[in-house]
Amino acid sequence: METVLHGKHRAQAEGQDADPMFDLIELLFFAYRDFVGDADRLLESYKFGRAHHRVLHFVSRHPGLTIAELLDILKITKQSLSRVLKELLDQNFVEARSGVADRRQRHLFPTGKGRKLALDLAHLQSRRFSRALDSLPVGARQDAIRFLMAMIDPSDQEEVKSLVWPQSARPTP
Amino acid sequence: METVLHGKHRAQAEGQDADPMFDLIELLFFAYRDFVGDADRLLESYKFGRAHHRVLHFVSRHPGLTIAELLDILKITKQSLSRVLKELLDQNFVEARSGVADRRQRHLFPTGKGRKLALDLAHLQSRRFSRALDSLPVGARQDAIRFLMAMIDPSDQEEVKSLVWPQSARPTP
DNA sequence: GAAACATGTCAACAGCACTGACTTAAATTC
DNA sequence: GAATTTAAGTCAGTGCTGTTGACATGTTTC
Repeated sequence: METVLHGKHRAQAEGQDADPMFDLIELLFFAYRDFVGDADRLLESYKFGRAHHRVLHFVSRHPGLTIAELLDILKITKQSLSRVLKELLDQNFVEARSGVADRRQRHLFPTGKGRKLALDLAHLQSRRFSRALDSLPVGARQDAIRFLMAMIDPSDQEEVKSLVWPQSARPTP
Repeated sequence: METVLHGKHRAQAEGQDADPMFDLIELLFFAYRDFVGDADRLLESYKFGRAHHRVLHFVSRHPGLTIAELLDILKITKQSLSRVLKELLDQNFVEARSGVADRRQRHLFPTGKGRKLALDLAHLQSRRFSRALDSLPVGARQDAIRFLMAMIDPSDQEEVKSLVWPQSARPTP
């Protein structure tokens, strides 16, 4: 008679029908909801939504970004982008300049106003991370970074790395 | 002349305008996007959306839930719930039974079909967690659980705990 | 000069959230 | 027992964010 693995052990060995990790699934859901909720409240006072936030964030983080590069990061269609981008341009949170080398391209830059709002939003969300990490052991920040990175599609991880830590000093990714 | 803290050190001491944690902010954004993307693809084949997923998930996890309890977990309005719930009821993924003690209440239960879909979705998402955790040191699972819990509004953490680990054996939360 | 490319625009639609107003039936309170 | 509160359902309208598809404009490349 063969020795068989069964139940949880068999499942873990096969990686097939292991017990669902309900705890992680639900915690990520609730954590993300609170995380975006912070920004939502501030955005509301500007009559902006999450889409505006994302555009403003990545334009602030990567000034001079082209439309195509932004679309690639956000993974949305140009029609989706155009609505929110137009509002950000009209209300002077972002400005666009034609490319020098290629005049078809439009390079996006945050204005002073835009940079400030982007920073305010980032501070809000950073405060949540700070509070969380302060309640955890030393090293939790690195652990969190590694965990979140590992949750991203492996085929995208390199791209995300170069986006999150452009060029220089990557703090032990 | 006084000794002053400045730059990063001053910021961290005050917890005020510390450098924004762009890395964590962006990693959480990308990680969550991939995380929900897994389920989205499967849901699409049923013509369901994320709202259906959430309802089906919590009904499966807490069979017998009332409408009011579900609304409280999801933090949406009854009008929002009604549309997706109706579809889940019509297509026999969920069934509702009037309360015995209080006949105004409707208790929600997953059908066999509903339980299976909920489980398939949970497995998909668990596989992502598995893959991530396998690439990390032993203990990463507990670290992740603690990190995600700490990211939730402190005033909600107890409620989330009792939702995620009902009654019995809470694995060192 | 033709083809490919970057961007913009118009139109229609879907999903999922919201507010506000009103209904029904059952339970609770006085 | 009548009045009130409660649980749930419904109707109508709206906002934000995403989608597809088709087409226009100017620019660069071959």
